[in-house]
Order: sequence, then C-alpha cells, then structure tokens
Amino acid sequence: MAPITFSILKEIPGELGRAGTLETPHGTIPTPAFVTVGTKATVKALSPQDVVNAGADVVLANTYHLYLQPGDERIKRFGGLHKFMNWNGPIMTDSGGFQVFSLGAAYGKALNKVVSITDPSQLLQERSNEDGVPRLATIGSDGVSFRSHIDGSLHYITPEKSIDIQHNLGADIIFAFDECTSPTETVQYQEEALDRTHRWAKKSLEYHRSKPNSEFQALFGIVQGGREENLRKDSAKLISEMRTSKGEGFDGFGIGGSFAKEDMETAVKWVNDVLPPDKPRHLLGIGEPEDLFMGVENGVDLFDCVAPTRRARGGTLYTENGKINIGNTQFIEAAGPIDPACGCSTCRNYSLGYLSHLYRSHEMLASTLGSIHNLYFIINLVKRMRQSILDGNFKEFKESFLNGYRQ
RNA sequence: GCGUCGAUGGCGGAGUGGUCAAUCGCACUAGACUGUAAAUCUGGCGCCUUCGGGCUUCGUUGGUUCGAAUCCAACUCGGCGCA
Repeated sequence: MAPITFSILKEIPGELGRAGTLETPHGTIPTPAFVTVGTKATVKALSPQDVVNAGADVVLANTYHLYLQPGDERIKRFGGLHKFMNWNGPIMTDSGGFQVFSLGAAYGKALNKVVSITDPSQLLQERSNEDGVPRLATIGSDGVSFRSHIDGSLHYITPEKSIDIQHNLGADIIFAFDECTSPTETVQYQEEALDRTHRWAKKSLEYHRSKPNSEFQALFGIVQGGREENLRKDSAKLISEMRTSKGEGFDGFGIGGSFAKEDMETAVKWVNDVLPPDKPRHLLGIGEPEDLFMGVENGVDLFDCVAPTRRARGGTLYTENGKINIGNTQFIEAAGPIDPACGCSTCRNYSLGYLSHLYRSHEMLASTLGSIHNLYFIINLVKRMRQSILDGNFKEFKESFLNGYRQ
C-alpha cells in the first residue's frame, strides 16, 4: 500500500495541467496546491491556527535546518514533526538540497533562486567570480559538507543521512537529496552535477525503500538539468524510470534548480512532457502569481515558496492589482483594507493605515497580519486556479487575473 | 555675578587647520526578495546639475591664515559648580 494516492479529476484541454487530489496519511490535498513553507517547524510569524485560517492544506519544513536545530532525533522523541509543531495536516520536508546551492555556490553572492540574467556569456562570467565569502557548503564525492551557519560546526550530509533525518522528522512526503544548480554554471558543470544528483537519487530511493518508514512516508525524486533541454529531459526520464532492485520507484517528482525567469516555462514543459502523468509533480521553490499560472497550466500539482511570508515581513503585500509596499508614505492615512476583494482575516479587520503604523513601528503584528494576508492570497489564488480547471475556464481566469495583476 | 564646559545636517553623535557637503546610528524615502544564512538586504537622504561639476552650510558677528566646523575675540543661548 503506497503512502499517498494521487487522482486526477480534470485536465486543462490541450495543456499538461490538471486538477486532482493527493491523499496522504494526514489528510487530502486538493491539487494544484500551494505548500506553505515552515522551514524550522514554524511558519514565521504565524501560529498553526493562523496557517489553517489562511487556507493552508500542507506545510513544508527543512531537513537541514531541523537537523542542526533542535536535531531530528529530538523531534523524533517528541513523536515527530506533526506533534512537535502541532500541525495535524500533511507535512513535506525538503532534503537539504537547496542548501547545497544557497550555502554553496550562491553563498555571499547576488545569486538567487530566480535570476534575471539571460546572456550565457554573462552567466559564465558571473560564475568565474571566485572572490568573496568562503562557502558554507562544499560538495564531496558522495555527499556535501556543511559548515553550520549557526555555530560553525562541520557536518557531512549524504543521501542516506538526509533520508535518515527525514525519517526521524516523519513528514508525509520527503525529498531525495539533490544538488540545486544555478543557470550561471557551465554546461559541463550541469552535466557533472546532474550525474551526481542522479546517483544520490538512486541512493535515496534504495535506502528509503529498505526502511519501514517507506510504508507511511512518500519519497519524491528531483529532476534537475539546468537550462539544457537534453539534460532536463534525460533527467526526467531517468528519475521517473528509476527503480530499486525490487522494482519500486518514486512516489512523485520534484522539479528543481535555480532558473533564469524566461527559462522556467520551457524547463517545466520539457520535464512534465516526460514525467508520468499519474504521479504528482512539485515545482520546488516557485510561487509568484505569474509563475503559479505558468506551472499549473503546464502540469505542476504542488508549489512551495517563501515569497508570501518573506515578502510580508519586508512589507510587500499582494493585491489583485499587483504588489504594494506597506512602508510607502501613501498608506499612512489609508482607511481601507489591503485588497477589498480579499477574504482574509487581515483584510476583513484591519486598515492599511493600521498596518502602516505597525510596520513603521516595527511591531511583530505587522509580520503576522501581513503573512496571513499574503498566504491567504497565494493559497487562494491556486485554489481558484484549481476551481477554474474543474469549471473548464482556466485560460479565461488566467487572463483576467493577470490583466488586473500586471495592470 | 564669578568660574567652567558646551553649541555640527530632522534627531543623537563623530570630526578639533587643508584629503569635509562633513564618519556613524536613528528617522525619513524608494527598491529588492521565488525548495528561508532573511522581523533581511540595497540605493537615496543641504541646494542646483548638461552628472564633469557648481553653490550655500557646522550658534551669531568679526578676526588670524594661502586655507577655518576646527585657532582667536566679542556676543547669544544651554549644562554644571561656587556665591
């Protein structure tokens, strides 16, 4: 009996997109769905009740962070992540693969999950910049050594170690240990990294399936390959066909990597064209409104992103008419809500002027109320996309929303 | 009244003869953020600018000097001490 069951209810005609359900041991996730990020077993600034009220069906925590603090074995002694953080719905854990990137190649540099550069010669130039801060993550032959950003201690994470940690944490869906690469890497490096990610995927899969946890924890394999069509398609094929000696494959798939904005759609299309349609697909770390439409249209079932909560803490709030910055002078005297069309508790109860005051005076409630709104906005946006698929008018919804949002 | 210390950009506070339109923090202002090194980070913040530079500033007035926020004098205001 597989730990999760994925069912497709309806598809977008002529596209890869679909609406369905994903049943997990801790509840059913209607898909497509936005997964709320709670890296350190908490969604920053919010209580679990706030997260529920924002409409979240599932949260994603991080293997690396929780391994460092408070330690996965301690969380296991508390009965696992669900009990530890008092979240009774589905939980996913990322493998630490993103930290290979953020604490490695991207450390101390202006390298982000989504980059704006398009010219390959510039990309290579950026990679050759070797000065700056020493990396906290260094890739070895069968794993990655991390220098803790908390206390400087050294840790070596292998695929097996990542799976062990994720077993202790006990999430419903876990990820294979991978290497998130930057589009600023050369093709040769992408090939090397992809080969490594594939080897690690096999180890993750074999190791996971050898443990009883595989009966109640699902494992997703991660497709990489950078901006190269052949690498992306090869990776999707290899990961989706990967089996243990007993013939067991992955329960679902993640699509990883740092992207140049204009590469993202083609990469998702390449991959989802190859991945088997009957298993869930998670576009890792993506979550701006226009990207969510792109992903849903092209067959992505799950997204996660720090943007709603991180942006809220920085004062950026989503509205139907685009993003606003609550710190701007124009909101000091504004009596209305963030977005009159929004049904979140922040918009129903508080004025922009009050939020402006909280933000300017550095009150914690500014982060809380902002996060509630942004999360509700993004989660609800994906729910509306799902409904539009079921209603057969996804394209119309997409067009009308983006017209207002981009204005 | 005498003595003493002080007066710097919205605020706090550096600077004590040239490299000073003046370090820094706060405030203000705008921007960034996409599997969270993130309640974070970046730019702007006297006036004008063809972005080369130009102009007016460091309590007030006068002086010394090639040159003064910096030295001197008087004055104004404030803190402290003694009467």
